[in-house]
Order: sequence, then structure tokens, then C-alpha cells
Amino acid sequence: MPPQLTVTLPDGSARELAVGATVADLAAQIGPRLAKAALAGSVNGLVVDLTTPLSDGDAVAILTPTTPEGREVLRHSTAHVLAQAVTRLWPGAKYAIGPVIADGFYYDFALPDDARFSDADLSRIEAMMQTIVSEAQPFVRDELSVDAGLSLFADQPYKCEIITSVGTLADEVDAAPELVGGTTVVSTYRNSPEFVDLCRGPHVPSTSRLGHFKLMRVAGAYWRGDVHRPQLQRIYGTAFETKEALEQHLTFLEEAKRRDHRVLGQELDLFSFPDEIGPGLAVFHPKGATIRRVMEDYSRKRHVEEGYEFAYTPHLAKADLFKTSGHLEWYADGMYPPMELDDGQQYYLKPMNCPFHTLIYKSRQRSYRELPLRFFEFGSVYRYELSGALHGLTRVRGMTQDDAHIFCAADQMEDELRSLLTFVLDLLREFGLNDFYLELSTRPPLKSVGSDEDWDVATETLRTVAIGAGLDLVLDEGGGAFYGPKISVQARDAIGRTHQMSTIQLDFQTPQRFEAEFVGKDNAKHRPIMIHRALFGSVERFMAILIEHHAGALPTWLAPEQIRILPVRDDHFDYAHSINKRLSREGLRVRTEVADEPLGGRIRRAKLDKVPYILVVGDDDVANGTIGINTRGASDPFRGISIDEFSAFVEREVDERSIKQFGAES
RNA sequence: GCCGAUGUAGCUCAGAUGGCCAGAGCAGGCGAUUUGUAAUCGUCAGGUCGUGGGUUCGAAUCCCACCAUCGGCUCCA
Repeated sequence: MPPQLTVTLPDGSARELAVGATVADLAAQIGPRLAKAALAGSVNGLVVDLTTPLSDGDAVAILTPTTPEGREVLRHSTAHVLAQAVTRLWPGAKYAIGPVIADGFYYDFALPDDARFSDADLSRIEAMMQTIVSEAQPFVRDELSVDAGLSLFADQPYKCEIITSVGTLADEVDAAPELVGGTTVVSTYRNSPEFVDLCRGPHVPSTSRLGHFKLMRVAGAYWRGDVHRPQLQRIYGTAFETKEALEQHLTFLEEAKRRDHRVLGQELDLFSFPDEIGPGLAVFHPKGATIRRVMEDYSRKRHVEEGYEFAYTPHLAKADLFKTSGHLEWYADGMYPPMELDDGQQYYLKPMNCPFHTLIYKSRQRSYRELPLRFFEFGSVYRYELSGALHGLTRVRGMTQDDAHIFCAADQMEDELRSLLTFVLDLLREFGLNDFYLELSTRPPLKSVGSDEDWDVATETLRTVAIGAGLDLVLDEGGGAFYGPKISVQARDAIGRTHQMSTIQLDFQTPQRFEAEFVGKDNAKHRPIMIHRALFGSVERFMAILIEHHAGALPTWLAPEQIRILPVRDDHFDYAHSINKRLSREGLRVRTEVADEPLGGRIRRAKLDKVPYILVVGDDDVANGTIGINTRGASDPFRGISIDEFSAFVEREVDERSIKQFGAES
């Protein structure tokens, strides 16, 4: 009997195999269907090739294309095929890195003679990739010394750079060299005599296992993300295990496009960015302004309830203010250039509200009895964002933050943060978002100020509070502001995308820079701690997220036009108008349209406007004092409903900010 | 800011290789139609083809610069 080894499977069962057996052998032993489906394996938590030999005691899982890890392997191998196709079509092309990303993969190239990919090239490349797939080339792993690697990739400068930067790149690039048995080796995968790539792996056994992929777009990308290094040509693609899965993903992208707030903002006449004003500077049309007003009014009401006091501050201030706050030192690039007055005095548009609120704090002596002090303002700020970074309402140059600064004593900080987090989550839920996780951003490695001790205390306090909230917490290493760490609330929207919403930042610096103080119980002066927080973040951005989350069909309480009344004929207009008057008096946003075209056409227009309720009134309704209700999203209208019943329902729906409309199934 | 693409009427888009007065649908004005749940009919008006230069007998079309938008990169206090 040949020597045996034993491995365990994810379900806890054990399998005996001959010494020297590989992951593929294990899959074959379990069953022929698994052997056929297997793409890679996971051995003791590490994803490996099917050809990897097993050792006694290994915990092994077989990865098929339907597992997340299997899908990653699939995409990674597809990226190699992309690079191979490009080198076939552009002999002499240099290939840099080709990692897996959230929804697919990319590969960066430098083409000979500084050539560029065009969109039309994508289909040519795709066709070549299909050819390579049909050639069923095996992926063969090899391990080389650094020197052998350098000579193998002598004509691939990016590969050589990766090889020589051992240690500095290890976690950054999947192709990094690794230490095996005390010597540095680099691994390569060759899938034909013509193409070999530096890669950590693993890969699918053969290119024939690939095929359901699509190249999405070309883009420029700096080598290693560094503005000062060459810009490469990046091709983005995605790959799935089946045609159906790929198509489902493409449908998802269509859905995201359908919800694009920039398109809906135009269609629904909510806002625009007139060229005459300038990039990234929005104007809100009446309907968009109504949404915004309702959002802001509700926010104000909640802030009053939570013990905030309101402040108003100007849009610009002298340079000295921003010198004191540190903004000019750290973020002058992101500020609009100064205006210079006759006397040489410079004024800047404000990029943040905190210096102003701090001055309100400092306007007189403060006692510990007053703390925590909470100053709230819808503060408009201006930031000179790079032109290429602008994006609809989500990235603008002029925006309004629902901003507040809380000044408190050190021993109040934790309680304050805790109640704040509850407030934030409650508020976001009122707007229809309900799937959250938290992110803790720690000290930035380069740009930051303050003692390590202050940062540690602040970070740990935030961590404690975040954990207490019972949501998932992820770490964003080095993502904090220059003056302190932060917690941000991330929300998943209706189609599963995540958006950064609220931020809560701790700040020991600003009070110090401005020498803010309070008199304690001990009659001595103490320095307050400052908490910056914005719940919507920016009103503009939050509105954009709401529009996309609801696909433009905002809940009734937020809808700019809540009810449209359509008289069937001219002579029903007076009745329609009397209903309009009644509903308007009850605080609802109602409009009556005249009967100048067939009902179907008017219904259609109201539907396209995504009005929550269309009321149709005709002969029957005039006779019986009723209405016909066409609820947004419902398949059939409700006829002969009493106005009392409808108005009572909608008043409650609005009052409770419910997303459940009249007649909707519970 | 960098790479690539795009820019024709309020919106969505046609307008090979330069050559009659630059077209359509929707939206808008006017008129007719009086309509019971996603498009009534007719008619009119609307564009210095993103802007500024250039090439040409002639430019929406070719070249250059700039502006804006889109997709990425970088950035995001």
C-alpha cells in the first residue's frame, strides 16, 4: 500500500490520499462533477492552483466558479488572457499589472510608439481573447530566482520594477515576489510559449475554462497610482462563470444608469449646472428646491429636538482665519484663490464652517455648565475640486453641509458620540436608508498634526462607540482628516451600492489653534474637545443618493409634487379644483391639470413625472363625492374612493414619512 | 490636473468620403378635439452645428487652441 496522507474538507470530513496527490486529485476523488467544475483550491485558507500538492493535515476546499474566490481566479486568469491578446495585437506592448477588482479586473499597458487604445479596439481585443480561450492553453506555474525573473522579463520594464521592489510592493501588487525557504523567488504563469506573466496566482487550469467576459472601457491610469509616473492605458473588464451571470451583471449596470441622478435631475426638472455659472456649481429648479427644502426642514426639526443651537456664518473670511485653522497650510490647493482688496487684505471663500463656529464659541467666556455646546448650520462651502473629479451633485465645487460643531469636555466625549451615532442612524432611516456599516478612519501617515496620545485617545473612543452601535465596523487605515480621526456611516442603496454618508470627526487641534477654553468646576481653564459632524454630508450629495436609491420615485413626503388631479372633462374641473383646495389646505403639494387632451396622455405625463398620486375625477365622482386614485407603481387604479379616506391616509403617510402608498400591499 | 471619448433646436438623436435654404421625434406656441386610467389631430416657431482661430472657391464635416460634459487615474479637509 502506498503511503497515505489525510486532509480535511470544509464540512469536517476527512479524506485519505496518496502522498503527492494534488488538489485536482482530491476533487477527482470526491466526484467527477466536482473535478470538472474545480477551478482552484483553498489550502489552509490560501487560494492555490489545482496542481498544488497536498500535505498531511491540510484543510482543503475545492473552489468552483460559483464561489467568490473561484470567481476571482476566473477574473484573474481572464486578465492574463487580456494581456496576451494585447501583446498579440500590439507586438512590443508592455504590460504592467492586472489585478482583480470588485466587479471584474483591469490590466494596465504601455503600447509601442505611445499608441492609445480606442473604444473600437475593445471588440478586436475581445475577439482575440476568444481565440485564445478556444486554443485551450494550460496555465503553467513556475518559480524563478530574482535574477532569472529579471532576464525572463528583460523587455518588460514594469515587470522588472515589480521584481526588484521586493518588500515594498508585497501587499500592493499581486505579482510581488515572495520569500520561499529563505530565498526570494518570483512565480510566473505561462499559458503558451508566446505569453508568460509574473504572477502570484493561482490560475484556472486552462484558458478553455474562461469565456464569459466583456471588456468595459479604456482609461488612463498612473503607474502605481503616482501622478508623477508615466500614465498607462488601462482596460477594464469583467468576467463571470456563466453567460447568465454576466448578463445579470450588465443588467445591473443598466439599472444603475437608469437611476443616474444626473439624468433624472434633468428629466424631472430638479437642478442643472449652467455653463454660465461654472463647473460644479448647481442651481436648484423649483421641484428640486422643494425636495431640498423638505429635507432641510425635517433636519432642522430633528436638530432642535436633539439640543442643537443654530448659527449663521458668512461665506468668506480673511486669510488669517484660515491660517489659524490650518486650512491654508494643509489645503490651499483645494481652496478657491483669494480675492484681494484695495488695502491688500485677502479674503477666501470658506472650505469649511468650523473656524466660524469656533469663533462663535470664543465670542465670550464659556463655563463647563454650558457644555456640550452644539452649533448647527446649513453652511455653504466652496472647494476647488479638480475638474476631472466633478460628478453631478455628488462631487461639486459649491455645496451645503448640514454641519455642526460640538464643543464638550473630555469626559463628555464618549456619551456625546454615542447619542450622536444614534441620531445619525435614526435620521438616515427616516429617509429610507436602512442598511449600514461603519468605517473608522485613522491618522493619515503624511498630513496630520497633534500628539500620538491625542490621536490614540480619540481613535479608541471612536472605536468603542462604533462597536457599541452593533454594526459592522471596517478600518480605513490613514483615512482621517489632518486634525483627527473619524467614523463614517456607509449605507447600501436599493441596488446594493455603498455610499459614504455621515461623518463624525474628533478634533483636538482646532480648539488648541484658536485657544478655545472653558472654565471648569475647579475654576481653572480647560480646553474643550470639538466634534465635527455632518449627517447628510452635503445636502446636494445626499439628495443625489436619495434620487438614485429611489430611482427618482421619491417617497410621498419628499416628492416635489405629491398629487396631480386630472378632471376627465372640462366640466369636472370645478370639482377637481375643490378637491385640490381641500388637499392643499391640509398641507399637501397638489396641482390640477385642465382637460385639454385625452386622459391617457395626461396620465402618461404624470407617470413620467413620477407623481405619487394621480387623482382622476369624472361624472361618477362628481355625483358621489369620490375620486379615482392611480397610485404610482400600482397596476390598477382604485375607483370611487372617498376623499376623507384618501386624505386621512396620505396625511398619515407624509407625517410618518412612510414609503407605503395608498393601496399598496402591506 | 492627467489619459481617452464626446459636444448639432429646451431634451433625445440623424446628418459616409467637405458642396442645394442643417433634419426628425418629444417638449413649447396656436387652433381643433371634451376625452375614465401610460402618447388625439393639425399647424407654427425654434439652431451663427460648444467657443475662437486656421486650411479651402466652399467647413457641422479637415487642422490647432480653449471651454464644457462623460469614463477612468489622482484628489476628496
